[in-house]
Amino acid sequence: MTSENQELKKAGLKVTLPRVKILQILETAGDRHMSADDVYRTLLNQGEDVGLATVYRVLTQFETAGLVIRHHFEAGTAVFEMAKGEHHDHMVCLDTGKVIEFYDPIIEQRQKEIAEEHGFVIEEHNLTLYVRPKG
Amino acid sequence: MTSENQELKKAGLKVTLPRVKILQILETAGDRHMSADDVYRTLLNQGEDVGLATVYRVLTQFETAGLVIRHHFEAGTAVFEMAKGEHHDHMVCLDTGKVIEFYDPIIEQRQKEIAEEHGFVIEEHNLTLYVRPKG
DNA sequence: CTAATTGCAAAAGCTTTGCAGCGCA
DNA sequence: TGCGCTGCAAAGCTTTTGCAATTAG
Repeated sequence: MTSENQELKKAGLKVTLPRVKILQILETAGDRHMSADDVYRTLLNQGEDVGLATVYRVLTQFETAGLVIRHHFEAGTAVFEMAKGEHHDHMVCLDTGKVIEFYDPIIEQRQKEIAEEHGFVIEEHNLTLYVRPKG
Repeated sequence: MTSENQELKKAGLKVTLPRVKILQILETAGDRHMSADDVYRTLLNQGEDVGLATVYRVLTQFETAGLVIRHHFEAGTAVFEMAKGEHHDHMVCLDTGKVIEFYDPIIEQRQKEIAEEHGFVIEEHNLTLYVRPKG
């Protein structure tokens, strides 16, 4: 039994070809964040006959199950990445489109403090730096 | 000459009724962030006969001119706010939808440092906390 | 066997665009 | 008067949904 199958079962999802393939694609993508359409095209390139609607449905199911995280970096299209254990933020290079992940305890701590100062608790947050190469 | 007219002229835009009205609506909105549709409905309520397409065009022009800022808090719809002088981040209450603005020098500083550690300069950034009332 | 899943096509938002007419400078 | 601006309608994009056929357990 592959690890993909275990992940799907644990999420309460039937082990179907589209789900296994999409999970593999996302795991292979590494730090690259893929849109639903990116995943769809990759499937087509692999010769798999999966509908775009299924890709959307599966990605949403994965998100609900906590397997993947959905981001809205730029308007219009959402991108997905595998949910690794720890939280992290993103730096997106405006020149190359490259995405760098980072985690800063100081920022995390300040966020929590600021929310509490206003009488709130953070449910989640989004920090994205849009950057260009220095010099 | 009203201040709206001056702002528009300075932005190189002709002073037209839709533009003046939309600018007034945004200025009146205060901390409330409005979608294009919110602005459109407000215009209709005021008895103004302005098309939704015009609202979108004008808001985009205002954004280009630096008069307003466009946010994508939740997927789907963009919201707009007047560009006040200083930068600030947002806290969005998941229960009420209320938006609170804040600014934290420590976080700003760390962001800059982190970008530089990776050889980048921040062009802009987006920090949004999604929160719920404490307790 | 039976409920979950899928593909296709159609629908549903939000936003943009083409075009003829209107209006500011 | 001339070019910019507007309204309307249509098109564009991403994402969702209805439905009959298919498939996993």
